[in-house]
Amino acid sequence: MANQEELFRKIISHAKEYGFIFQSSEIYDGLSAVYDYGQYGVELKNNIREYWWKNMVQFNENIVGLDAAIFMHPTVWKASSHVDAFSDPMLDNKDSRKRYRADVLVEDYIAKIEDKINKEVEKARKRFGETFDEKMYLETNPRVVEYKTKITEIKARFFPALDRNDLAEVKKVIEDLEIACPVSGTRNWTDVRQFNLMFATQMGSLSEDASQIYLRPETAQGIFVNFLNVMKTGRMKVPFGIAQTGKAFRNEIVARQFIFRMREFEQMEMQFFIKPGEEMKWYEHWKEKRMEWHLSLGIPASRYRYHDHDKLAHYANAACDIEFEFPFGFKELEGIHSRTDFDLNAHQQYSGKKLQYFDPETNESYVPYVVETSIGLDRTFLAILSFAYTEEKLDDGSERVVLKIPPRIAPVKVAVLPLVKKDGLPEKAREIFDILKTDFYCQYDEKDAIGRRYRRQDAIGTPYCVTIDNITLEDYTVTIRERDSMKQERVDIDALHQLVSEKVRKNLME
RNA sequence: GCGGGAGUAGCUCAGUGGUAGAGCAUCAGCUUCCCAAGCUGAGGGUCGUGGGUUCGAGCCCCAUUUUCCGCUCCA
Repeated sequence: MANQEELFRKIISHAKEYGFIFQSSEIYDGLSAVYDYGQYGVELKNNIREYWWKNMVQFNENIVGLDAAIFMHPTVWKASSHVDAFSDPMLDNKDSRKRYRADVLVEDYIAKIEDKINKEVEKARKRFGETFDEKMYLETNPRVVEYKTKITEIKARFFPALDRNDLAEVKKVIEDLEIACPVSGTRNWTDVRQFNLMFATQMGSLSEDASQIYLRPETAQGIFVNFLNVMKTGRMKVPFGIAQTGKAFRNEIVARQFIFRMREFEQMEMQFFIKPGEEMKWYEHWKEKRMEWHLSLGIPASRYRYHDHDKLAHYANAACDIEFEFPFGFKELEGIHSRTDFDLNAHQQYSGKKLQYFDPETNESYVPYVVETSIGLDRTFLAILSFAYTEEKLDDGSERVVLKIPPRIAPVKVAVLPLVKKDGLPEKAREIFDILKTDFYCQYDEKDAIGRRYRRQDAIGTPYCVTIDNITLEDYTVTIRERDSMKQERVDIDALHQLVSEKVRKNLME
């Protein structure tokens, strides 16, 4: 385990040192759990996204793409139940580590005062016997009046504060009332926080008439709200899918493990709309298909596993994860969920629009069921990076660090290297570079010894190095070096483009 | 969120109160016809940030921030 932690640290260092991932706003001390992709990171990320997209959209006639906006009507999140699920103001007692809802604490406190009033009434009833006038007593007894006034004051102060989301005032009320934790008995409270994972912002530039909207916490809802549009304009017939990639935002309470859990992250999702009753068939289908996609990247199957959910979310009737063995253990990479008709039904209710499919065979309309595949792009990036990072001891005793990224998704495809920086080799190399660069992301490098340049390319995972030497000038051939084996072969320059194309464009699913 | 550790060059780190360093990396040359650590030279740091103690702080104290580990939470 210590070795694995060590390895993970090395991967993080490597990712920074070679321009894959930087911490956000680093020169300002960074921003917690937010990361930027550097010059090679963005290439790898784009390539993974494109590889997913082609396999989902281009290779499946009944799946189409979508790019819904991050901003959506606030009611979308009411319908999806994201707003209400977890949005109470909460605070923790630092000593007992118990978490309470602020309104519950205050209401309990008010209940205690009411209790005291009742006790006074009971005492008085015993004392005055038959002649006791409860109504009169409640209005005139100084102690009772004091209690009642206090309750009124608390209510007048606390509930408006709750309504206008003034969390500082909410906390101040609790402090002023000297409310203690029932468990620890102390008044050592954290600040009151709104425990909602959604990032809120406002639309409209003047704050007075701006309305609160959210940055989407998942991309799926953008698909559901466009279900009707896509189905009608695309003449889609069930079963069909809508795929989308894009950013999503969650206020994670604990965000850790590098880019594994970030506050801003990217999802690649596909919602597959099906006839009710067929959900298990399609659930199994996508469960299998998605695993095939992962394995096509060439990472050993032993590093993946399914994890079936026992406890299901409110919207699902079957769910599993595809987990990957990261250096910090098996963790979720992708989720496959049978979401029933929960989302479309909810949107149908809230919007008042009929979100149904007319089946011409049965002459009936129904709300389709949905099977979702939802994969984290950043997590896939991390999975590939942690698989690819390799430290090797070579036969001559030296060491090298190489990223064994599948050529199809490697950031730089080809490095073009003149063996030495003279004798016309740089000029020749430039010619070859120009031939390749229109179709492949290439690098030209003439600095330092050839071996050092190979190692530099190994470190960023470039699968092929083309080297120009004296023989090139004579017979128009170059050597091409393969990253993992370090083997070289001599090929005609004329054949180079075709050769590279075969190697880096190969569809891995075949 | 709680507790503990850490933050010095792009990376890994040394520096126990008295003039900020090393290796690797980077850049400019030289050398080199195939796998880094040959040669010469150069650039790069308000020591995470802000306060304090002191004649003097990278070092001591406080706060803050980032990060790591453990616990907790995760609709």
